[in-house]
Order: sequence, then C-alpha cells, then structure tokens
Amino acid sequence: MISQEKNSGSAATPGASDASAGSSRARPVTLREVAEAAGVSTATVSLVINKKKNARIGDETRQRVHDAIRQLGYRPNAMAKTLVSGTSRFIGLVADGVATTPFAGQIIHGAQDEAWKHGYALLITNTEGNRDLEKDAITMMLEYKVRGILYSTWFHRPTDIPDTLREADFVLVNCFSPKPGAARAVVPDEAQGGRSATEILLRGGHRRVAFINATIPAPAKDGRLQGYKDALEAAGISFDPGLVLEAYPDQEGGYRATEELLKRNVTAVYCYNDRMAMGLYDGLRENGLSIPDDMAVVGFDNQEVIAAHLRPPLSTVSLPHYELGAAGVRLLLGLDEAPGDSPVKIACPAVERASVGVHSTA
Amino acid sequence: MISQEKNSGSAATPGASDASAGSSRARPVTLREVAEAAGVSTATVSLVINKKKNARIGDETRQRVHDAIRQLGYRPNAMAKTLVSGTSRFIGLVADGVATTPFAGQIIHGAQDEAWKHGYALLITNTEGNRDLEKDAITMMLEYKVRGILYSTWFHRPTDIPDTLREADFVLVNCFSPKPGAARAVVPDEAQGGRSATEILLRGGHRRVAFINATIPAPAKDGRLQGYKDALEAAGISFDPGLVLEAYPDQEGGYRATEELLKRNVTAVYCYNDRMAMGLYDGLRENGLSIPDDMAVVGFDNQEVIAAHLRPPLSTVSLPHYELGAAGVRLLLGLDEAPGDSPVKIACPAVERASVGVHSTA
DNA sequence: CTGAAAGCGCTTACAG
DNA sequence: CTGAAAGCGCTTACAG
Repeated sequence: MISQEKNSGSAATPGASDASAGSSRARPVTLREVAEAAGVSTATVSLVINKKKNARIGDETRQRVHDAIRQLGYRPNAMAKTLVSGTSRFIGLVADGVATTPFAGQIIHGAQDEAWKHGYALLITNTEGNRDLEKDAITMMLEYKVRGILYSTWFHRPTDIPDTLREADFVLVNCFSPKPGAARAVVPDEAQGGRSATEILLRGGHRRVAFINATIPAPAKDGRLQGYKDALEAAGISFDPGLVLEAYPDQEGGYRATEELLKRNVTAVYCYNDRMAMGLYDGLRENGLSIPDDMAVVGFDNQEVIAAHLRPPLSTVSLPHYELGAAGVRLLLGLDEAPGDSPVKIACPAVERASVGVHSTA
Repeated sequence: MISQEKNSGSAATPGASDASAGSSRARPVTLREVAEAAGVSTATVSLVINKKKNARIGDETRQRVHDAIRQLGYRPNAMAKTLVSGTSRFIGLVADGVATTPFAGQIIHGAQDEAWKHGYALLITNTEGNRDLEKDAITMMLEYKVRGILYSTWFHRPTDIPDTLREADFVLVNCFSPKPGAARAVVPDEAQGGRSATEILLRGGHRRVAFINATIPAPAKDGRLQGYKDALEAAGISFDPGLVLEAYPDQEGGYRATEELLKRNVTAVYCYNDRMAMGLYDGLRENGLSIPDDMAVVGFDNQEVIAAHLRPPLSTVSLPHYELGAAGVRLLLGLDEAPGDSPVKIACPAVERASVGVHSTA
C-alpha cells in the first residue's frame, strides 16, 4: 500500500537519487495548474508570463496570475516552449581543447557573456580533437535545435568543416577554412600582434631586434613574422633575415635558443610566445645577463601565470580569446557584419611590463 | 510575390542569418514524415529508432524505416522527447570561474567525459561568482529540466547553497557546505596531498624540511599543513613549528620568502603551490643556490605550464580536477555511494620530477 | 507484428 | 479583455 502511494500520481522524475536533499523533486507545476489556481485560461497565463504587448490583460487578472505563480512555485518548461518555437535558446560551442587548455577558456567566457546578453545559453562540448565525439556532439546540438554552433580550436589554425556542422548555422572561432568564403570565421590578428610586439621594443630605442620564431608551421608563425617585418619597415630599419631564429615554441626551446641569440649581437628579442620567453629568461640569467638592461624581451600570448609573474614581468601581446568568443556569437546572430571572403580579425593588444626598459641608442 | 514565397511554408527558423552557409535551414523533417515515407505509423518509427526490446518489428519494416530516415536526413527532436519524458539528458554545471582559470577547466573535462558515458550532455555556465548570474543560470537549467546540477568552485572552499539550487538534484564540486550533511560534495584530499608532497622530500633523504604555507585561510592551508605533520610523524621526525613559514601564494610570495627560508638551515622545502615554488626558484638562484643539490623543492597543484617547465622541472602533487568533475557526475547519478556526512575526498597524486635529488644524510 | 489515439506543457491564431 | 481549440514532435499504453 505505502509503496503504491509513492509510485502513483507522479509520472516524471525517473531515477532521482534517494540521497538527494532537494525540496520539490515531485512532478513540476504546470501552466495549466497555474491557470486553474488563478481561475483563468492557460492562454491568459501564457500571455502574462511572456508580457505580450498587444494582449491586454486586466490588472486584477494579471495580479491573480502572478500570485498563483508565486504560490505554486511555477517554473516554465523550456522544452515545451522550444517545441512550439522550433528553435531553442541554445548556442552550441564545440571546442577541441578549450576547456583543457590554460588560457583559451576565455573563448567560453566571451561567448557566454555575449550569448546571455541576447538570451541564449551555451551548450558546450569539449572534443579533444576526437572526430567521433565531435560528430556526436554536433548531432546532439542539432537534436536540441540550437540556434547555431560555434566551432572552435584551442590554437589558431586552418580546419576542415565536418559535414554534420553544415546542417547548422555556424561560425568558426580561432580557426578558418582553407577555402576562402567557405564559412564565416573569426581569428586573432597575428600580423598586427607581431607588429605591436616589435614596436614595444622599437619604442624602447632598440634597433637591432631579433625574433625567435616557432619551428612548427602555423598561421601564427607566418603572421607574427610578417608583423615583425612590418614594424621594422615602418621604423625604417631594413629586415635582416639573420636576426630571425627558430625554436620549438616552449620553455625548453627558448632556453636552448639562448646561445644562438647571443651570437647575433642584439639588444632586444621578440619571442614567438611567452613560454619561449620564460625559457630564454633562464638562459640569459645563466649567461650573467640581466633583463631588460642587457637584453629587452617581449613575448606573445599574455599567458597570465607566466607573463605577469616572471622577474622582471614580461611585456607581451594578448591573444584575444574573450573577444574571439564574443565576436563569434555576434557573427552567428547576425549582429556583426561578416566581411567578404576572409575571417574577421581581432586585435591582439600589447601589454607592457618591465622586461623592456629604455635603451639609449649607441 | 517572391518575398511571399520566401516566407511561406516554413514556420520555423526565426532569424536565420542570410550569411549562413548551411544546407538544410528549412523546416526539419519530422517523425511523421518518416512514417509516411516508410508507409508505417509514427509509433513504429519511434519503436525502431529507440530499439525497444519488446517491440517486435519485422525486419523488412525496420529496413524501410531506416531507409526513410536516411533518405530524408531525419533528426529526432530532443525537445519533444524531453517533453514526454519529463527530464532532459542534461546535467548542469555551474562554475564560479572554472572556464577562466588556468587548470580547473579539467573539472569540465572530467564531468563531460563521465556525463557522456551515461548519455548526458553538459549545460555549463560560468558565473564569475556573480550571484545574480548564478541564480539566472540555475533557473535556466531548471527550466530545461536538467537531470541535476553540479555546483563547482575554482578553488577548494566552503560555500553556502543558493536557494534555487535546492530545487534540483545537486552535488557540490571542489566546495562543501559548512553544515555537515547538508549536501553531497566532492573535494580534493588536501591532507593526503600534503603528506605525499612531504614524503617526496623524505624519500629523497631529507630530514629538515621546511613548509611555506599560504597566508590566506582555506581548507588547503589547513589540510596541506596537516599532511606535512602526518608525513613527519610517520617518518619519526618531530614537528618543528619554526620550519613552517607563510607567504602569499604566488610567485612574488615565494620569491620574498627566500631569505627567511635560508635562515632555517634546511635542505628541502615544500611549497604551498607551484607558483610559490616558481618564485622561490628565482630567489634561490639569486643566492647562488642550485636545485636540487643545495635545496630540494616540491610544489602543489601540478600547474602544467609551470611545474613541467621550470628548470629543473618541479616535483609536485596534482590537484585532481578531472576526477572531481567525474566523481561529481557519478555521485549525482547515484553511481557512487555518498558517504555519510562528509564530502567524498579525491586523492592528489604525487608527480615526481627533477627538483628533488637524492640527499645523502649528513 | 503494427496502428489509432491520447498526452507531455506550452503558444498562437481565432472568436467573442 | 479573455477563453476554447489546435498544434509543436515525440512516446506510450492499448487494441487488434
């Protein structure tokens, strides 16, 4: 008898754990019940809840509805709403490693802030680059009728577009299709970033500035080099290929590049990324050189935990992850104009710290 | 006439951007259409799709249904499914900064892997500690009828439970309620971690081991100290309060603690976290001391970008973010038993690198 | 082995 | 100013 009681009258809530401490795990209150309690039709309740402009509901009626909602603790069922409208208030975010990468979580942050601003929530899936998971994730998003999908990568790179993705309205974030015009995309402006990084050094009075580029091919490798050249040219300094080194883009790479760098007889160096700069710091120190007096250093990425806390703190250029996420959402929702065939480029702002002093030109 | 055409026949897809390159942005194919194409009832299609055991469908019929699904490119509408079942296949994850914090994104990763394993997707909201956003996020999750909510913090701490959260089945992740038994929770085992960290040093032959604790109060502060004491006691070394220093838990704190540390005449030091150890590296170097020969160092957190790339690489103890997320999901789904009144504790495994050598006892 | 029908919780014309 | 009714796309007993 007792167990009969427990199972009757409540169709929903499968498998709710007994250990749960929540209050109202029973069948949720529906709009119909609110209507009955308020003595009106369900249409009226719906109108009141959604504050429809041209529906004129009497103040007294409106009040009764609100009271009923409060008393019953009514929560709208978003699934039912979506069923009617055809599209959910979700924006999907497929990430190949954003959640597990130190700083790119800001893509999530920026996308979410912008999405919420327009009444959307994020449906995030971290795929770790697994193609099967990726496909399942996109399928899931499609089945939940997302408004659109942001397809993002943890580092800036070309990508091909999964077939399933094409079934949705989508935008590439931090990546782009090799085929121009194949998809809307938003990426960091590597060349401008490289130029800004170099300019920090130039402003410090340096004329012989080395660049330690990455060994591995990437849009960043080309763009950051281009920016370096642009800055030199604008300053009337002729480009010397001999001042461009290459190293693996991490601490060990930077450390090992020290020796080569010191042969170049430069007073300043721009590193492909902050990690490289961190390794270089160690190398310079071992050679008895001090930063910035003996060598000015700038990095790239503004990887907070490193750049802000080296000694001296590292001047660098910020990768605009937050803005990438936000711009992706705006592009998706059609709030920003998509430029012709090429990706939207987001600026990489310079962040100046103490690793570049004022150099008196010899 | 033409614009008439464009607006008719397709009830759904409001506001789909013209710039979108997708293929099938039209009204989606429904189950009913599949049924018609296959010449069966919707019930049969539903049965086939969901592979119901006791529904016996003829092989030939089943095949017709599958063909129709493929030809029409049918995608189930998850919203309609959820409407019927009452609960969605979502697990909510409320995070106060996980997405914007370097390493805690692993909570997302672990939660997602475990959730997918059981057919659930994650609905993530990053609240940055904003109480209003937090409430809105939980409300949204409730309206989407999530199976339950994981409430997580980016560092281990006590938290109070928002009222709205109680309306859901929930689990605290990386945080806990000050009231014992108020909620299921999963946290890192700080004491075990502190003990493991200290033991790395002890195994290296060190007897005088300093501990630089944090200045700011936190479960980690108490737990990591307790672990240090436990390890010493187990090794038969009496605890000397004079060997416990305190510093702000970042690079600057570690750097500034160097002087005090060197007065203690120890051969090894366990730092509250990796960032502190990074600063200490600089301090020791400036004093002409080498690691590990003059001073063995261990950290805590295993913050990859630091610990794995200092020179020498730092021995440390790993904060089990991935496991916290995964265990949170298991607890929520009732797959793991919730222990009586206290949080589930997840081990912090030691990660040994080169910052601890073998010390010959004097 | 398969179909007709009711219903999940909403919103939206349509009447009045 | 408000209500009755149809319908969004599914699933689930219930018949047969």
